[in-house]
Amino acid sequence: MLMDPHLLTTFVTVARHGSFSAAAAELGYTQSAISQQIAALEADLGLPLLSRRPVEPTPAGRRLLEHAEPLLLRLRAARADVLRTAAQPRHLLRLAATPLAVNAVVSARLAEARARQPRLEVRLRTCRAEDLAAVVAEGRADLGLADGLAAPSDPLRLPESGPMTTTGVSEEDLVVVLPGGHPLAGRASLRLADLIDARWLQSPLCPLARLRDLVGDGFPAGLEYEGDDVHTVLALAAAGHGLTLLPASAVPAGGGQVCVVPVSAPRLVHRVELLHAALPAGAPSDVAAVLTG
Amino acid sequence: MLMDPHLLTTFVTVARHGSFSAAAAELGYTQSAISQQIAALEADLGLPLLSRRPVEPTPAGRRLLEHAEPLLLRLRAARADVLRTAAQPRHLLRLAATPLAVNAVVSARLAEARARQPRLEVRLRTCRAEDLAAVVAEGRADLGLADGLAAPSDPLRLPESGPMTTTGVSEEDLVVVLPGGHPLAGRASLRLADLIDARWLQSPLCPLARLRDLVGDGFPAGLEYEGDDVHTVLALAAAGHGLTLLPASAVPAGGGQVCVVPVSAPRLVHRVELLHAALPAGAPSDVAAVLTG
DNA sequence: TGTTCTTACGGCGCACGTAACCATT
DNA sequence: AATGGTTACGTGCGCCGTAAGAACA
Repeated sequence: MLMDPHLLTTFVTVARHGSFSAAAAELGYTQSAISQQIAALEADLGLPLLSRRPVEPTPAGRRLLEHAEPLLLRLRAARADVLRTAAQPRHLLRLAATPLAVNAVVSARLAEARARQPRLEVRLRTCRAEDLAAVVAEGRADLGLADGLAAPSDPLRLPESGPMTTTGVSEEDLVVVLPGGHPLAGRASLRLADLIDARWLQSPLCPLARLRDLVGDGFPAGLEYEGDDVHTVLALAAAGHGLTLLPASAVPAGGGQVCVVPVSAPRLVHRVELLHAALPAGAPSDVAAVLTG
Repeated sequence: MLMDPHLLTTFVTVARHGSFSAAAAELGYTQSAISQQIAALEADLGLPLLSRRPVEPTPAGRRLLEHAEPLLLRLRAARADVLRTAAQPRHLLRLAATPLAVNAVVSARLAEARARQPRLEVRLRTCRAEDLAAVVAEGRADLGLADGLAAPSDPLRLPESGPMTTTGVSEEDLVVVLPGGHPLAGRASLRLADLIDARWLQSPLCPLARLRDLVGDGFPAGLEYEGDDVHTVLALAAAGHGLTLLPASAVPAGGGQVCVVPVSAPRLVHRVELLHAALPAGAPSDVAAVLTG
């Protein structure tokens, strides 16, 4: 009658795995329990939510999934937020960042913060962009740094993440990374529209979906790289597996067999944003102030 | 561990009543059960949420309250949304509207919709502005019509209401309602800034809080009227209990002992917005199209 | 002393696990 | 036949109600 979050979690887990047994394993239940929980949820709503064999969400199930994930996130976020009100001041800052978010500006500001507060300890972990909001909302990190492509002064498009504030930290020019011998390698600048039919690298450092969002369809994926190592991406680009767009400072000057060309149009930047939920007292809030400049 | 919505509802109920016993009565539990539920929630979070005697939220409790209400609303809204995916087409339209939302434009458009769909049945109920979003989100009405003051072309400020879309329906000029013998009664137009020290009527038809939001502090309340009857408001205004701001069309032409004067500055309008969650098939979606013009 | 929240304790129901059952490949 | 979801059934834990207890007026 009230849609127990417990049941919702099992539901999303089953949907994600496409399997009752796999969900059971993940959640530490028996298959049977999972089956009963799903049945209970379906009985409660009076609708089938999953087709069996194969296990796939029905239209109603798909609708519920769209609600359930953010709902559960908000629930955990609320818990974390309430707990923060009672947290004592810390001098430990837990920072979560997407791979390219920690650039020169951020490092410098962080150094500044450490200079001001000698006792400050920083624990930095990298984190996939799609997880960052949840990590911060749930209090698993005090601050989050997200990077991504955006039009100048426009915000990034972060996944709906509940009550959280974002502040711009830095914006930087973008360059197209080309293999050394590429016909366009010598150019002073390039327009992305001229490259929509080229092969591109799909990687977390430069997600093509976002590029299509901003510029238009095209940008076919040549090779897909699931890691977040800049050197690997540069090596792949050098080997001609595809082009990629990176912040200028991420490419070592004069090194490697790649050639970088600034993007002239459309005006896009590599933007870094700071995410924070309500901040616990102590280091985190002070650092947030320094990071945003 | 997962913040059972069940416990959250009891918590908000207790907080609203400032009493365990009253909450127990409302929810159909014993005092004892309520006590145990609150204790369980406090144990789960490891924090006191309510001070006893008097029963009032602690800082942490206040924080939790801010989260709990919208969370529970979203939960019910999600349920309603999922159920709607399976709803069969209806020719019944359940419309919820704040008192002044059903104006000439809305009535005309509604008539147009009925002309196009002879089988259309409309069930209209009025609803307090602060409840409207919840009523629509939870599917207790198919469409909502909210009215309020706003700068021209600006949206109303509706309470955070989860996944819902709003569309402007109409905007209309505002008039100040003055008693017949008022010194300013003859004026061709008035500026609100000149009236911030006058006595005003506080009523759901013209909430002074919103006025202060838009124009600035002031607008002291003379008499507070909790009903939503225009004639009563006009009678109170005529008797000099205070000024009020209404859409021009709400005041009967030439009637009554009141005098109306258009507002010249700041530019404000009486705006009506249509609210809808995902629309069920059938009448509601068609009508929504007609209503938005 | 009255009101109101808390604690103790017993019972009932519910949710889970075991295991048998069935369906789909 | 094997894999994987469902159904049947027993058990234990959790949650609520009754009733007695404690705190504040």
